[in-house]
Order: sequence, then structure tokens, then C-alpha cells
Amino acid sequence: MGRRPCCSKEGMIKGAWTAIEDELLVECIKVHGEGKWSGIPKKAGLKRCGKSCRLRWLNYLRPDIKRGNMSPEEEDLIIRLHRLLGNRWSLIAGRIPGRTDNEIKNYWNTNFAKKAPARQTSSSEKNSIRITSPPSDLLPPNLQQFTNVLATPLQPELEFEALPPPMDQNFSKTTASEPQFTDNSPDIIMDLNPGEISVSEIFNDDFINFNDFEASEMSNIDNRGKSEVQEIAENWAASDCLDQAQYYMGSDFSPLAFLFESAGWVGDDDVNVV
DNA sequence: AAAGTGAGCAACCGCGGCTTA
DNA sequence: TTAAGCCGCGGTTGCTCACTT
Repeated sequence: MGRRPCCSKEGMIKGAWTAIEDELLVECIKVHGEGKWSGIPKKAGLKRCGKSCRLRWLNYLRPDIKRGNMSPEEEDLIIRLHRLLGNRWSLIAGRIPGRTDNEIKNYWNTNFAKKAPARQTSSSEKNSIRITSPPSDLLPPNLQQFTNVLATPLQPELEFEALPPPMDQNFSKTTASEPQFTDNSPDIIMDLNPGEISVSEIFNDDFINFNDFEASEMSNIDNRGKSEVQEIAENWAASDCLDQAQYYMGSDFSPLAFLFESAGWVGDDDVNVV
């Protein structure tokens, strides 16, 4: 059975969008909101297919789109995230505010693709690290910044799903059994070639310029009082994350340690993905 | 000044995953 | 359970414009 096209092609306009079409689409989305793209053309009075409307909105008309050249910081981030994620343009875009996957893809293809061989991401070669995060508003503010880099800021409900962490001397878990987190949110699946990325490569300031997330601030997090940790745990507990709360309250709460543990990253050596 | 060439980027296409009936 | 429909993604195409000859 063949796949039905997303919409009838008959009478549909293709090619560059006009200013009037843009205006109609923006007005329509203002009234009806994003989503239900297949119905948007009719509502907007556009002779475009829904898919085309979605693309136009996401890549060009959205109010939070950042225009202009990539900053050196953005370029650096793209390179590093591409090294980590491969051609997962939407994931990369999710970590660079105001930039679209299409823009980043074009930028990469223009500036780097010829210089760098394509990354192998075939399923036979890749191992998976699943990272989900707690709701970001349940984390300490500075930690939110941290997770916003690796967990997508566009999906605040993401959870860090703790894989059975291969423990070693660097992060000790003192109590509680491994939490079985409910998987009720979209996952980030990061597929890494074994040994390709090291913890230090990801987390040290050579990987990402944290700017205002400097060592001193990390130290501040570590020095937070028990009450604040308690509050975080209570928040988790209040949002059906009881397992996490018990787990982390029962351990030496080290904000970074739990991230490492969650990802199965246990030390500063190369990742051993299981 | 005109033709050729290449870079940049907006838009399209086809596929896969998820949801719904 | 399964087919149909929708959504989103990555790859590709083709148009535009700047630069070169």
C-alpha cells in the first residue's frame, strides 16, 4: 500500500513564499496556534500544503528566530554538538536558542561538511546512551543552565532516566536501590560510538563555554544547604518522582554526579557504554 | 558588460515514528 | 490489531546573488 501524499498537490502553490502568504500564515497561527498543520492552509486561506506551512513557520516566521551570522560561540557549539550527536540537526538546534535545524544543517553543510567526513551513525555501529532529565524547574537554577546545554531546553518535561550506572570510585552511591523512573516523556537518545566522547570532553569548559556557569558556581551548588536539597527532593516527590527523591536524598547529593550516573558516565575516562 | 561559476539558503521530498479510529 | 493520517526529521534540490573571467 502506497503512502498517501500529505495533501492534494492539485492547485497547490510551490516555491518561494510571498509576503502576503507570510502574513496570512502568521495571522492564522496567532488565532489558532501552532499544530494541526493539515488544517492550517484552509484556515489561513493559503494554497499551500500543511507541511509547507509548518516549514515556513518553523524556519522563518517564528518570532524567536535569530537572524544573522553565527557567532563564534554558536559555531563552536555546533561543532561540538555535531561531534557528539552527529547529523541530529533538530537535537543540535534545540540547544542553540533561536536557530533552526534547517539553518544549522545548511550552515554545517556550507562550512564544515566538505572538511569533515560524514559521521557514521548506522545502528550497527552505535550504542545508545539514554538521557532524560527531571523537570528543569525542579532543579537548582545553576543546574538548569547546565542541563539546558545537554538536555533540550525546548522540552522542559524531559527526565533524566538513570540507566544502571556502572559505578566506580568517582561517584559512590550510598543508599537506596536503583530508581525505576517512569518514562512518560520524550527521550533524548544520544548515540555515541564507543570511546568517542569522554566525560571531560563533554563537561569541561573545553567542550562547552558555560559562561556564567563557572567553577565557582559549581562550587556554590555543591555548598548548598541541606534545606535546598530537601526542597528539590520534595519537589520531585510532589511530582511523582518519589524514586528520584529517595534516591538522591539518600546519596551524597552531588548535582553533577547524578548527571554522570544518569548517563552511565562514571569518571573522566572514555565512556564505557553498556 | 555579459556569461559562467559557485556559495548560500529557502523550500521540497520521502521516509519513519507516533497517534487515532 | 491494524490501517490511515499526521508530524517531524534528514537529505536533496533549485533559485538567487555575488564574484570571477
